[in-house]
Amino acid sequence: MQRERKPGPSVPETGAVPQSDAVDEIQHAWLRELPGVPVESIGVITRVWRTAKILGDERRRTLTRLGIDSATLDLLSTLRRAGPPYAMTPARLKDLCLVTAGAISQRVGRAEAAGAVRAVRSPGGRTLRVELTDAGHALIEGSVERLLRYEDDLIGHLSPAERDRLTELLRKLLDGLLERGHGDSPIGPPED
Amino acid sequence: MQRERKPGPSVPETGAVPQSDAVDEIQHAWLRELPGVPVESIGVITRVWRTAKILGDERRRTLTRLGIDSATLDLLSTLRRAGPPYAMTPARLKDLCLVTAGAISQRVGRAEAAGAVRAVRSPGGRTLRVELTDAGHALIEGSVERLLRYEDDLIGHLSPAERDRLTELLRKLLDGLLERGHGDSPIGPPED
DNA sequence: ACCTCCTTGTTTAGGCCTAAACAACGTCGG
DNA sequence: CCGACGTTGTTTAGGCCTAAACAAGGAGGT
Repeated sequence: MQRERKPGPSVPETGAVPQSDAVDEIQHAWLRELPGVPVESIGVITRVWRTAKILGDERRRTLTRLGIDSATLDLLSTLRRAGPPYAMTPARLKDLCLVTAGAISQRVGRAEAAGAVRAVRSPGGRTLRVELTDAGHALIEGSVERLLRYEDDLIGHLSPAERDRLTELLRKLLDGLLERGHGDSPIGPPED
Repeated sequence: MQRERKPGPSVPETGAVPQSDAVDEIQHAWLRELPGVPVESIGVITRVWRTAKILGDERRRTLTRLGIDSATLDLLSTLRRAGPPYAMTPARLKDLCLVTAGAISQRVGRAEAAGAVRAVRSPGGRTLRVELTDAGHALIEGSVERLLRYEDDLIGHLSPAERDRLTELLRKLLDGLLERGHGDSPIGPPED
């Protein structure tokens, strides 16, 4: 019983051996070319990667239409969802955004030039404080809402149960990677 | 030895319980700040992203030690696992590597300068043919083997059953994204 | 106070990528 | 035979990022 890729949802049973996709081919190719090396991780890692790439490309195009870029969205989102007073230091932003301090400096510089944030010296002139401006508020709220609705639709082909299961597995994978990799900065220090 | 945590405020009980992680917090934050917008996708998409980022950072550092970069690894891997004669056109490489034609031109240029590949004109001077050199062979084989062993270890905290389940869910997610997004180039043209 | 060490932020150099403009070559239909 | 087209590759401009060198400002021990 062979089937083609047809428009209608074919019968969803029979362990419908998911005909090998591009990633399976990569895995089989290495198994054939380099016998002996463990290729199992490819099934997970390469798929995570490609999925992230596609979602990223998709997001980039969507954001371009909305007049904002991925990096700025990340910065403004972090400030916005923190709730009032919608401000924090570059150091904290670095921990939450998962990028280097240099990247934060650049992001803030661009966002400031765009009028979305304002960088001010705290009393005494010590630590820096990056805060969302009214324009930044308007920009991020509209973008996030549209983006979330769009992305919710993007993964709409997964059933609620599948999404939950996937969420749990990814949570476990991520948690393990954080503990292992740099068991030093899992999230961030004080977390005040 | 280095400090584990700053002396003073005790750790905010990071139980081994799969309770709320950083991504859950982002999801809850948006739910609180922007009631009404669908936040479910965050559980999957943001986790895929962060997982990809960590795996990417990890891979980048590993490869730096091995003397090769991610982009070159991808290029040489694609040529190597294709099996003899370890050569193909830039157009085919573009489809398999999932990057733009411009990126392929640059990758080939760098790899050629490094002596890992050779770009030759097919008989008649028609299409271009990128082929792995002996040096390229040696480089990619050593790198792939070590990388795969390392990454297999990286996701070692997932049980075989969990990895399989995760693989299947990601396969489905990816498949749906490919059909939807650019229903144009799921894999590649002819596929001869 | 004084000196050392650490944390903050900025800056700079180098890398890789996408998008878009181009240059060349076949392919086809008239 | 010839012009419109689609492909193939390259080049260029612009963006964002990491790593690393720096510049300052505290926090503590002596």
